[in-house]
Amino acid sequence: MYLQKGVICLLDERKRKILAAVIDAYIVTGEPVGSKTIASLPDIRVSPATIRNDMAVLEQLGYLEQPHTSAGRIPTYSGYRLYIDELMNAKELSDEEKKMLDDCLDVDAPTADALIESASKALSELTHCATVVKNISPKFSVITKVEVIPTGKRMYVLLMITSSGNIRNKVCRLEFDLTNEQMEFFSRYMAENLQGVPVDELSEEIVEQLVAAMGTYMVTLAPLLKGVCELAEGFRDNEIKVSGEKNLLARRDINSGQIVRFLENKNEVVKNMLDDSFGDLQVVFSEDGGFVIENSSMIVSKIRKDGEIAGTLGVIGPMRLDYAKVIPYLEYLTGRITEMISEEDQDDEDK
Amino acid sequence: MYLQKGVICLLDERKRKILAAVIDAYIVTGEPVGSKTIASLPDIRVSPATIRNDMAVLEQLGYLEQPHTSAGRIPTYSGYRLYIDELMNAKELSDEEKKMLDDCLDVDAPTADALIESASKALSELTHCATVVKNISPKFSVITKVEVIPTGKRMYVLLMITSSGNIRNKVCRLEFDLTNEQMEFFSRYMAENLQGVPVDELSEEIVEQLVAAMGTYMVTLAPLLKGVCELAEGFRDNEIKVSGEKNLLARRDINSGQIVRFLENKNEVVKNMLDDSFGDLQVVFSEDGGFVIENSSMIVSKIRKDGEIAGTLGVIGPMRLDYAKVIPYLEYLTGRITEMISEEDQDDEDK
DNA sequence: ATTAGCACTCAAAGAAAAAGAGTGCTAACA
DNA sequence: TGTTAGCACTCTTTTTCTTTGAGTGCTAAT
Repeated sequence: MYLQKGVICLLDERKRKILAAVIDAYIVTGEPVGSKTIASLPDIRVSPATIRNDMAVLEQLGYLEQPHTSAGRIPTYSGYRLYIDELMNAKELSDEEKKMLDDCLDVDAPTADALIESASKALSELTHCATVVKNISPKFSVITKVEVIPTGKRMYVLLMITSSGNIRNKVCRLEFDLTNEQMEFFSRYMAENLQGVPVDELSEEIVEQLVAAMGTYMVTLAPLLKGVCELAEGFRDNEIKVSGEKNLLARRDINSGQIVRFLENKNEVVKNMLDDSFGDLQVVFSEDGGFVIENSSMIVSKIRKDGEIAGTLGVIGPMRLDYAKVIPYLEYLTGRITEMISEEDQDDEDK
Repeated sequence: MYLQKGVICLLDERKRKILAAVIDAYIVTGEPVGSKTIASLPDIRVSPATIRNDMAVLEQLGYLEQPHTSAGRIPTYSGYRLYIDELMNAKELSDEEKKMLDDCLDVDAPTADALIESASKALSELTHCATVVKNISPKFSVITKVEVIPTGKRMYVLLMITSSGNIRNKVCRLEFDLTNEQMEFFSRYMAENLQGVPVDELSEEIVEQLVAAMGTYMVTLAPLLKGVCELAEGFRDNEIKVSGEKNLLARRDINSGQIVRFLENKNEVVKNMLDDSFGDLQVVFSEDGGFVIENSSMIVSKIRKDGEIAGTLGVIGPMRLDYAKVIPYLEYLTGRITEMISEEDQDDEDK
């Protein structure tokens, strides 16, 4: 488009068409694509020789490459990039598809995180890829409740509930049984000091300060506070979840060792790669540094709540992924989720 | 041993030694073992020719086989069986090893299930295999507490605690907010009707009966009871856990597709295979029916509490597993756990 | 600007040959 | 009688060489 104006137009319409056709074919077959194959396509009306000339140009420009002299062409990373940005025709979703995707979403999910995860599961089945979810709700949610429930000799269950509806519990074994007074004090102390505290701000330091300020109760209750701290940590660690890894394992073009290594430190890897400053849709290739799995790409799309990023849903698949199908799916799902978690608020407000 | 008495002794000491040596070598290398290799072993003082003769006999007896005429021998299933039952010299654990294994156990684990799982994790790292845990605590544990905690508009957290110390929670979204009276009724009703009920007996039928008997509260509280039912289901579904699958994925002699298929219905598969009537240690080979992963074996050892089976810990690995190392590890760990969960009881009693 | 024609390249597939590991058998030996 | 050296034989694995075929780049004609 804009290329035709300012810059000398290196890519005329036909070359763009050919590049798109090559990538389309490569995505389907996984084999290098030759000039004959392209020439046989219905809407290409030039001879193989012409296509060869164009492909040579496309190679010089860095969009295609040859595995070896006598093979067809395969896309380079920049080829894919151009394809995704400008060339592919992302199919508009039909009404049936939209309905099908809607049905995948668990409308009864109690929390936004659970809703997103239902989308993740569905998406991994639909695309035969792995999917990744980044729940950044820890950044949003504050502690709404901390409860202690006695459950046996010197055993207590700690329960933490956050504003986003997430719940975690933990069993603490104490040295002594708590008196009613102690339990009441603890509940009150928690309500006064932790209610409203953002989950990811609950550091060990804060806990230590709280412990220090507890006076006579310090000794008995310190272990409980430690438990509270661990609970909060649990929320934070839970940020990134990958599902459908098995879909990747089944593929021959992806090294299973690398998948294992990726899963082992997915948190770090994914965290490094998800750049909040980017647009709402981001496509990362394995060359882009840090991404352990060779020959793969990751497409992520952001979910917003009140304008702020409330989560990320993504697909991890092979480089030769059916972008024209997956990207609309992903965008539709994140769009719907964004709508739904806003609706919810209205729902609550209009009451 | 006993073979030498009643039955004509088909396997003299030397043949047993040779069989053991072949299997030892095969476990290490994974390659067919030839007569030369065995002859070069320090405590074998006969020539390759003699060994060849013996190996031919061992093959006729079904303990060894040849992949093809000009290859060495590999063990058959019966070969492995004999090896495990009689031939291998299971190394006694040294004090350091015992200490190391002790350190792997999470002594602070709040529940027996958590303790067993800590062993499972450690074991999978030590053996570079997958491990499997069957928590049959659902059969043992009864419901000790069901709590409802309001946590926002029409949102309630259900909390279920069992006698074995396991806890699960679930968020329920109701159509209406509950009155204090309703909440109190529910708590009382739960305490009266569910306390002491074994987790795996809480069927939908029982819940329906309870709902029917609730009278005026029926409509409002039915969803909560449904939630309770799902919580109990959660305990049951949680029976079998596999960890360290990645260790198997890394192996070239095990088909990763089969691993995926196994993981998909591990519950069924493992349940079918663990035969409670067996002795405390059980070694299952992939030929033994039902076990989807070819060329693998599973060693399981039972954990007891007051004589009854309270859990199962097992290792899933390749056929050519270092049984002489893994079996003592497994037996020691399950032994220690059995001790520990009994100790705990004394601990509680002497109070 | 496009295309037919053709020589050229290079991976992949196939065929043939060589190497090597291990066996079974026979005959000699203690 | 049990053990062993020797040797021919088998069958996989590795290597080397050849063939095939897809696909290219270039040239000259349209």
